[in-house]
Amino acid sequence: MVARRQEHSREEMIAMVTAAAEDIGARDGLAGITMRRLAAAVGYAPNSIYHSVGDMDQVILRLNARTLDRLHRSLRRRTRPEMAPGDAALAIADGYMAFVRQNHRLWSILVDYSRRDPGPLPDWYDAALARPLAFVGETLAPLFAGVEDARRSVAALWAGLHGIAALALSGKLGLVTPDDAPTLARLLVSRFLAGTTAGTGQ
Amino acid sequence: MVARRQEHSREEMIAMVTAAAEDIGARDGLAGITMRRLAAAVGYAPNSIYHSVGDMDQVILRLNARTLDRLHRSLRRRTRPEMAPGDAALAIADGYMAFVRQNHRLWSILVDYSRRDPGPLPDWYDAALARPLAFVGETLAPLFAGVEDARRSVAALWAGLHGIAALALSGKLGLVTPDDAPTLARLLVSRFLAGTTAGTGQ
DNA sequence: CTAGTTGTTGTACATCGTTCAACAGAGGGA
DNA sequence: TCCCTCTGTTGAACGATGTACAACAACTAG
Repeated sequence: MVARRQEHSREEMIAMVTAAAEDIGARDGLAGITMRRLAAAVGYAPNSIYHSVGDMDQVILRLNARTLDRLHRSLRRRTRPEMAPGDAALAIADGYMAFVRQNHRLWSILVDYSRRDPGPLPDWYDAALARPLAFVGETLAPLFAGVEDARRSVAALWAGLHGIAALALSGKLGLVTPDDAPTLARLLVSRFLAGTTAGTGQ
Repeated sequence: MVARRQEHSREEMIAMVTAAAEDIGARDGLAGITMRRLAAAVGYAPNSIYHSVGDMDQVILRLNARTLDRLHRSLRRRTRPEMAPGDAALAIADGYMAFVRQNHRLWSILVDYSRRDPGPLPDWYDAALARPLAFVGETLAPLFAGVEDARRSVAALWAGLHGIAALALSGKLGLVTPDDAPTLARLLVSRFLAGTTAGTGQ
């Protein structure tokens, strides 16, 4: 039983492999995602994945783009257009931490995986990464004076949330404080924004 | 030529293997550190590393403890006892970013490596991790009202710096802002501390 | 009906962390 | 002195990984 030519299109193959990677990754983490296991999950030989999706870099990038989309939708669901920007910022912090807690294995894969090929990222991945960042930037923009300050501040806060989530997941936060990640995230955001409106911004 | 009994003591072997891991890791990153390469570097067979140091988890933990010690010394060198706590905080932020830039491969190993054995960390590793954290905590303590607030704030800032460094190293920061990591680190720390003294901290 | 293209596969290669069984040599008891 | 045990050391092997190669099956073009 060989060469079931075009039984699934290339797009179907990509979707199947990505879904299988999400299943396996959510259960067993990055180490559980292997070419042979993916191939068995979709009912093909490992080489067929190379033909339709590409190498391991491509598979994980597909999975990570999907995770970024889910994070984006999760953050949007937490905010309302009528919210004050400060409340929206706290809602985003809460949403980020909730997403990381509920999807900690997939989020770890998103953060931990380092590609073998150091070349530039595919366009569709750049787009998937820029989407949640743009959303946060637009939501928090009214809180800052100029465009430059907004960009800088959003980047600092985004990275800060990232760091809190990363240290919390690896358990390294418990050595500094007994507080949990959501508490620290709210503290970081609220203090930072208080420092902004206080006018000592230098 | 076999069984050069006790040519090097166990402590010497650990030091040699850790030094070799540091050399290789600083040049080729985590993927470059393999048991066979370490063994070749110290002039022994791979199995001897298992007997003296332990498995790969132990080797990387030794290396990471060493990196944490170097980070600790680097941060101490940047601060003076007569510094105002706010200036010391900025000096720590600068020192952290400088250390990450100068030792980016070793810092990536410290952050990225996930042990195969999910058991508790060795005591000597916990100690090496607690040392720089305690130093930062003691230095910044005067900036905050109570002990709890200090602990929370130090944890949030430490995690924030971690996040900025992590995103900067993986190149994911350039998609949000053209500013570099040290600028964002100073911004995060100064705004956070401004939010503290402004008294709007709730 | 034939030739070429393409999807699919089994097999193989290099490499990894780790384990096993055997060997070399030092130290202790008779 | 002899022997025995223990320990450091080793080559070889095991299972698993990502990936490449070459061959086979089936569809399409002429």
